[in-house]
Amino acid sequence: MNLIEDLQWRGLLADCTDLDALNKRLGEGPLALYCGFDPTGDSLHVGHLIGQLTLRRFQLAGHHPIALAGGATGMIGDPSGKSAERNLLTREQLAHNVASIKGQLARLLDFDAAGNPAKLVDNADWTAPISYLDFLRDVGKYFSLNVMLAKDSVKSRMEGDSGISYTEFSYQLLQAYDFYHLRNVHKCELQIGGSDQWGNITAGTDFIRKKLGVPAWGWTFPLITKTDGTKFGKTEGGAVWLDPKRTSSYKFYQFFVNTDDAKVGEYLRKFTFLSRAEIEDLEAKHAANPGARDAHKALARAVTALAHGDAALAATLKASDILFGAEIGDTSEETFRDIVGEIPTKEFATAQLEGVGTGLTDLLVHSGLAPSKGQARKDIEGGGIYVNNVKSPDITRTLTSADVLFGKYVLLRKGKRTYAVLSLV
RNA sequence: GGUAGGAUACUCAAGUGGCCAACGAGGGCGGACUGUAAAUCCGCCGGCUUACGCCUUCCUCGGUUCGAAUCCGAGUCCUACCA
Repeated sequence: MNLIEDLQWRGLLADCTDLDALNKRLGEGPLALYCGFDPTGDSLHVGHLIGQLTLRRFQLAGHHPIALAGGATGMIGDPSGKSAERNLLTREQLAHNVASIKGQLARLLDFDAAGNPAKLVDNADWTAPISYLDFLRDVGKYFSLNVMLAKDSVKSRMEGDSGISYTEFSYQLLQAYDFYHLRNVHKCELQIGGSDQWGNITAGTDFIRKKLGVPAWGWTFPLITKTDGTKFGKTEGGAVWLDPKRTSSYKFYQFFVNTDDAKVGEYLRKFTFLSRAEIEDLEAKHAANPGARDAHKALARAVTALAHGDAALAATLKASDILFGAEIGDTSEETFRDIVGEIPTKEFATAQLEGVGTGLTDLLVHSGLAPSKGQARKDIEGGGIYVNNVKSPDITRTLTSADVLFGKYVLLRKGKRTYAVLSLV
C-alpha cells in the first residue's frame, strides 16, 4: 500500500487537484509539502491535529514537510467557513499566538530527520516586507475577479447578511502567494489543508501555474464530524486544546476515551499512526466486546502520547485507572498524588475539617463541582455524589479529618466521571 | 426620516393586572439500564433554606395600583414595511 492508498484508506482524502498526476509525481521521489496554521488563538486544538499528523505521514514516507504559522494571514482573517466578519487581532496578541503555536507545531514533526527534516516557517517573514503596490502588480494581476467571487467562502458571505470586507476578501491572495513563495524557495509542490481550504489552495495552484508554469497540487482532508453533527473538538467546557495548561492530559485522554462507538474506527485511522492491521484488530475486538472499550483506550493512549508525550500519558493512565477502576483504599499515596495534578484541585484549610467538620454541600461548591448549595443538595439527594468514591446520599453529611486520605486529600465526585480534589493546606 | 411590531431565564418561546420564580421545547446536570457509549425511561435546572418560607428576576428609569412580566410615560436596542 503506497502513501496515497494509505491516506485514502484512512479517510484523509476529500479532494485533490489532480490525483493521478500527484500519484505519479510521488512515485518519482520525495517532494516538499506544506500545511498552514493561522494563529487565531495561543493554542491549537484537536481539530488542527489532522493537518499536523498528515504532514507527519508524508514525512514518514520520505517527503519534506513544512509547517507554516500564519503570522501574516492571521492578521487578515480567513473568511472560509465563517459566517461573519471577524475582529482583527492586535499585533501583540498575534505575536504571542505565533510564538505559542510554533512550539506546538514543532512537537509532531521531526526536525532532525536524516534526509528530510521538517521545516517551520512564518509567512509574515516574506509577506510583511512587500509593498502594497508591488503586491497588486506582481500578485493581484494574476487573479480574475470572477474566479475570486465564485469561491464558496466569498459567495456565501456576499449572499448572507453580514457581507465581507475587502480585507477578508483579499485573504485568498495572501495564501496563494504563500504557496507560490514556498514553491519558489523550498520547491514546495503540494499544499494540504481541511476541505474548507479548497478555495484558498486552488488559488495557490492556479497562481503558481500561471506565474511559474510549473505544476503544483492541492490536497484536502474531510472535516472531522461527530455522530450528532455538532462540531468536533468542542466539549461543554470549550475546545479541546493541545496546550496541556488549557486542557489537562487527563481531560485530553478522556475526550478520546469518550468517543462515540460509531466513530472510534474512523478516529483511529485519522488520529493515530497505528497500522491497518492493528486498527482492524482493534475494530474486531470492539465489535466482539464493546464493553471492554479496547479501541477507545488505544485511541486515547495513542493521541495523548502524540500530543502530550509519554510521561504525561503515563500519569494520565494512572489517574484514569484509579478514578474508573480500583477502590481508593487500594491506592498508594504516591499514585494518588499523580491524580491530583490531573483533575481540578482546590485548596482547603485543614482546620475546617477538625471537630464537627464542614458540610458536604459547602465543599461541593468550594470544589467547583456544584454552582450553588441548592444544586449541591439536589445532586446529593439524586445519589450522584461520591466522597472518596463512596456514594454519599446524605445531605446533612459533614466531612471531618476522618475523611481525609493520606493526611492531605479528599476526593469528590459528581456523576460517573466528574471529579475534584480538595487539597488540605 | 415615516409607520408597524418586538425585547421574558443558557437558547427558542408562552404568558397581556393577583392562581408567576414565570407553560412548553431544545439544551444542561443528575439517576436507572449499560460499557466512562448510543438509544430509552425518571428527576432537577434564579439564590438562600431541613422545611413553612424568605430574597432577587421578565431591556432601563420613572409612574398608576392593595397588588405589575402584564397598564401608563420617557429612554435604549432590534425587526419588518415604506421613503
